[in-house]
Amino acid sequence: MTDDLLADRDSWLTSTCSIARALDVVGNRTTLLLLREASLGTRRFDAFARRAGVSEPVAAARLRQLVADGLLERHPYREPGQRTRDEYHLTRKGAELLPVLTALRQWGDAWAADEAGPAIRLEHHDCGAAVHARLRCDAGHDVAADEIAVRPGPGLRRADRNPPTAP
Amino acid sequence: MTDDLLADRDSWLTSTCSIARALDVVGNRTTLLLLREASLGTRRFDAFARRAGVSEPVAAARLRQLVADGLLERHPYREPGQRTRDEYHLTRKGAELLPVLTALRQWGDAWAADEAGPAIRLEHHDCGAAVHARLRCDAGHDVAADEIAVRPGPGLRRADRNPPTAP
DNA sequence: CACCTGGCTTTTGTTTAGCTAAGTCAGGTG
DNA sequence: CACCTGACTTAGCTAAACAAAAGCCAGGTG
Repeated sequence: MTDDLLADRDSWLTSTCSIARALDVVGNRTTLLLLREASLGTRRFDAFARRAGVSEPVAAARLRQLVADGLLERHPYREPGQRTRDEYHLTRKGAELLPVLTALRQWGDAWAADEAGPAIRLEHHDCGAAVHARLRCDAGHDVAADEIAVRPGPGLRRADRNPPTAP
Repeated sequence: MTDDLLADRDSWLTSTCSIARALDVVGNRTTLLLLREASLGTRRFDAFARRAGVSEPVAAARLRQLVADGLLERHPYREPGQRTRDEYHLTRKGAELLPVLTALRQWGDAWAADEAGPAIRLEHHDCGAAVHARLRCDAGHDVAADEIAVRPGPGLRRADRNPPTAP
């Protein structure tokens, strides 16, 4: 019947997809590289540009956009004998992209690594064990790719592509 | 001392970063949207293009690249009374991007959602509980963003930017 | 008060990503 | 055998994403 939204994937609105909306914010390479730097503790403009390997104009534009989008905050600080500067640091909204960055790095380590192995290793501050991005269900089980079922959520709406009367 | 790689982030080679290498493969919007479709079960060319909301030329180019990169495989199939076609399906390499897609969707649900809530919900096939991307250490602890320490890995090499003698 | 440094902005140009519209081609159907 | 359909390709274009090089400005130092 027509309410079978899952079987009728064509009727889904692309605009409803959270992945697409996330990509509107972090959907380009340099943004993710700058967020990587922020997550590793980089704070200052020139360090962002140099470490992420992007040109200064691009770094300036992306950082401005990241602040506008609320992923980074600027706030002034002062080193002794230096003038006041602004540093950029992650907001909660930005920090919550860490699973995305970690999952990307993990995949890169597994499938696009150089011979020498991973360049950096994240470890749990408390116990020293390596940190990974994992899929897990709220009941606490580890979930493999083929153990996942897709269900419609409350935000799912159908595209209204067909007029009420037949042509 | 000069061996303090972690304190001297500038000396890290950007090219060594697995995130950057992962982004070389999946660093654009349409690629991720097509992989989203593949993970939701889309198999055929026109469905990929329509559901991901990308034009046919772009869909063709990206799908070809994804096959070349080993994230998708084409293989022929035949519906009764139809001619033989190729369908695209995820390889292991492609399927292991699921944590990336899930983390992106999760972030979008949390920070860029529309009012109605998430459009789709992943649940664990066995128990019906919602599936999320989580950071966890190998000792089994859930790890928050501020509980992570960064350590150099075996693949970390320094950029040789300074000549052996001072200027 | 001349100079330096960090943090940008401006300019110019190239590359990549994307679209629309139209065309091609193989194979199955009437 | 003419026609249709699915799966693309080709052609032509716009817009966004980058880079390199140079300039600008505020404030602190000598």
